[in-house]
Amino acid sequence: MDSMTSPAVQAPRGGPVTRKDVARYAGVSTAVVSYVVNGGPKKVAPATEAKVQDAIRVLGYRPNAAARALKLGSSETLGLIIPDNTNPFFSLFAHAVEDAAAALGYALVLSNSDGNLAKERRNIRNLAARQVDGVLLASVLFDPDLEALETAEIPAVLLNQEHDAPGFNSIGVDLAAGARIAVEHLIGHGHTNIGLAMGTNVSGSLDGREVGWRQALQEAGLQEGPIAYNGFTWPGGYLAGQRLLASVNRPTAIFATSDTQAVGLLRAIHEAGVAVPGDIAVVSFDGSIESEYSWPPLTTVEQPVAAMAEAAVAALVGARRGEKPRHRIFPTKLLVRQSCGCP
Amino acid sequence: MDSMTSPAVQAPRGGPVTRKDVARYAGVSTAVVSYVVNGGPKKVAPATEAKVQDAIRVLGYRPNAAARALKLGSSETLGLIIPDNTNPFFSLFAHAVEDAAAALGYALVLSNSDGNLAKERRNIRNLAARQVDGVLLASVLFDPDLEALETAEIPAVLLNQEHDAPGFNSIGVDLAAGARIAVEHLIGHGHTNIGLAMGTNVSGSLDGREVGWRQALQEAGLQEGPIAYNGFTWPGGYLAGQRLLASVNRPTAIFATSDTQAVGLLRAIHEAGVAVPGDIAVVSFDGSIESEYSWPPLTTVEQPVAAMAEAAVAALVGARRGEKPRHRIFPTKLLVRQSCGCP
DNA sequence: GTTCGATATTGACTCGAGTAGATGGGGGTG
DNA sequence: CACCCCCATCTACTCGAGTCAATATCGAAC
Repeated sequence: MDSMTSPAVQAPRGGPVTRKDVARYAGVSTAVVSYVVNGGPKKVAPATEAKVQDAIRVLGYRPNAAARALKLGSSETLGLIIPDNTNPFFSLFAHAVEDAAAALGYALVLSNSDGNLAKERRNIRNLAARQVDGVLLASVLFDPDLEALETAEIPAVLLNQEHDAPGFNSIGVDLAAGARIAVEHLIGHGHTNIGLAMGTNVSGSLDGREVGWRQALQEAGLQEGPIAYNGFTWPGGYLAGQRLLASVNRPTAIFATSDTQAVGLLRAIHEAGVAVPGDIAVVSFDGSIESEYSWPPLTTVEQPVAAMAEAAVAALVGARRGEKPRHRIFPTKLLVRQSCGCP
Repeated sequence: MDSMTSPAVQAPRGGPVTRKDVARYAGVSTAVVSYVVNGGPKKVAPATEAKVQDAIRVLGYRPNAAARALKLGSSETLGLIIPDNTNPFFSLFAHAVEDAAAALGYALVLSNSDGNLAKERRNIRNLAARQVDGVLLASVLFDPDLEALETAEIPAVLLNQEHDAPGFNSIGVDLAAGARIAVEHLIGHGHTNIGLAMGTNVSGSLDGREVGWRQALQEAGLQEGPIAYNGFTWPGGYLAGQRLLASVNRPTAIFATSDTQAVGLLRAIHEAGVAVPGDIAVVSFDGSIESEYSWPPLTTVEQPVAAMAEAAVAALVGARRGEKPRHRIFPTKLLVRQSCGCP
């Protein structure tokens, strides 16, 4: 940037600089400007290109994204709908999606549905109207309202869905398998009374994590420990902790279905003066950052968030090129720290 | 939604439905459709309006946002640039901004700069090219690179800036005052050796929180406790904790400049087998959710995030109506929990 | 029965950029 | 010297919606 020339040519006109201004300044037609900007479908002589580039720099021209989107029918934008970007797992996911999208030149519109189905629906419609090229939806329902997406005719990826929805991409982890390795690990520590802090969402359908917990116990020939159903959130885990501590057969180990719950759980356990993992061991699910800095650090089932985000974005971009919807399940991995009783 | 009619009229044509299709179906001109959709500048006869509404519903028409943006010169979109949406304070802020923007009909484009100045700059340019109506920038620098914003001629709000940048809105809290009430509270508990876990960022300039810590000690006639400079992050706080524990004059209280640091700090303290608040009291800064569910729950200086987000969005929307840039400082509030020694 | 007026509707132009098809100019070959 | 071809460039139409100026259309009043 030549700081001597810029003040002189700064704002030679009122409004923003358009292709026309650049063309006039460079003494060429508007088409040539487009060709230069896009490495367009036609070639431009080097000398002309230089003139145009110069004009662009001097005038500070930026192509109007709205006009571009109108003509091309693509806004180079993806939409992400999650229950709450404040939840560490979703914030992790949002960051990964943003990275993946940015790498492909797409911007990311964020919207929270706050566990509210009406708001989720409104967000879908809103994104549809904004001509986003694709939507990533982590629905508040296990069985989301797909009608809005269908009528919008926008490529979509359903996140953390277990059953495939025909016509839609979906991406998730094997929740049952993940829960199983968590519970099996606790069983390996010798626990025989393992409770469950189960998150709930709007729909009542069965979560794979509950299935996995049950399977692991059954295969080991153990009885089911107590269950507390509460939200996937901090207060949900806190309440679950209080309830499980008060249950008649207080468990010696608890599997929590999210890190966030586990952190709330830990607070309840500490408050009661009970030792972790000495008196009660804890294993959780997600592998978000907060699991690493809680006390004690949480043993947790890690989801491959970055890979999932990349796959989701790739699916959306691919959909615009006519690729077929796919259903992908990613594997989880046990991240052993100390809350389970390991040293 | 009449489920009987929708399958029959579904997708009567290939591409998406445009205003023209609606006009044809309703037997009116395209102008009338616009008037109906927008409660337009001209009135429409009730009977006609009904016909149009019907056509809209039947065809599933959604106005094309790109075309609208082109004509109106506004994309009804704001951009948010933060270092890392995974950090609980920023995630809280992002959520609040999203809410405030949505309430005014604006969408939010999220981009992370990951503490990387080059990336921050790239994000600014990117958002500028996308014709966002305004940018909220939480810069990695105390003194951000404003040139990109200036040449983009986009209304902007600088977040957490202390000194005004002429020509820009800015919004922040009184960091020094906040730090002072935190440290004064610790002094009130009888502490005389109060350490500081200070976050650092790219620029080297002095942070108000450090100033406030120093002021409070000075006013009380106390000597400065040890300082650990590390990132505003979890590992930063963890390292700071280890260093402060090992310092020759180990403090009996620590002020951490973010909740995230405090959580890392707590882990280090717990690992060393030191009691909080018994042996070492902790007060932190931000008031994000994680402060409530750590162990023990953190006494923290709360920032009025929702109010700040609303003010920031209002400033951007106002800027499009010709309002002048303002510099606003919000007050903080001490949120007393248990890490400070209160019951 | 004509004219005025109010109201409802329409045609046509605009926003800024992409690009096909038309047009020009320069060099090489016969 | 005439011809052709190729490459560089321009003209002009397009995307979908907002909106003003120019019409219909109808009823009421004289």
